[in-house]
Amino acid sequence: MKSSPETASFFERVYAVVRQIPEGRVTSYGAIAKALGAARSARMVGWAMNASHGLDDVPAHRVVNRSGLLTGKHHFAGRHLMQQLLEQEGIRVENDQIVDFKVHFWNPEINSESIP
DNA sequence: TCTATGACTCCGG
DNA sequence: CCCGGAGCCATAG
Repeated sequence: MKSSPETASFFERVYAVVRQIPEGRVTSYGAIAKALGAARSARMVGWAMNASHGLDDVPAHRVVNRSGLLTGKHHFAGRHLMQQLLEQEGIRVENDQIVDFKVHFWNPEINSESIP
């Protein structure tokens, strides 16, 4: 049935936020965790992503660590699949790190798609 | 029920 | 400025 926020698992909450990430934008685990009200559960966000395999609606490649580093790229099928996906959306990645990360950063709390 | 894990983050030296 | 260690919390076994 339709899952209420209370019945929904922490993972589903994470998915809900990640799905809201606009194309060409990225965010960090901590920002998502904070948006969920669990700023200290950043690691859980990553864990949720690990379980998001198979969910095409969850662009896990748009989620990186606070430094803009593609820490989770190693979990993707291809070695550079995550980087390729980001580059396909117009995001430039160098050395597993997003260029102008703060510019492409998307705050789930603000939920704005405007680019500085 | 308890222990271990981890795609993070923060703080101190 | 760079590096290391501890804290944190939800899920799985």
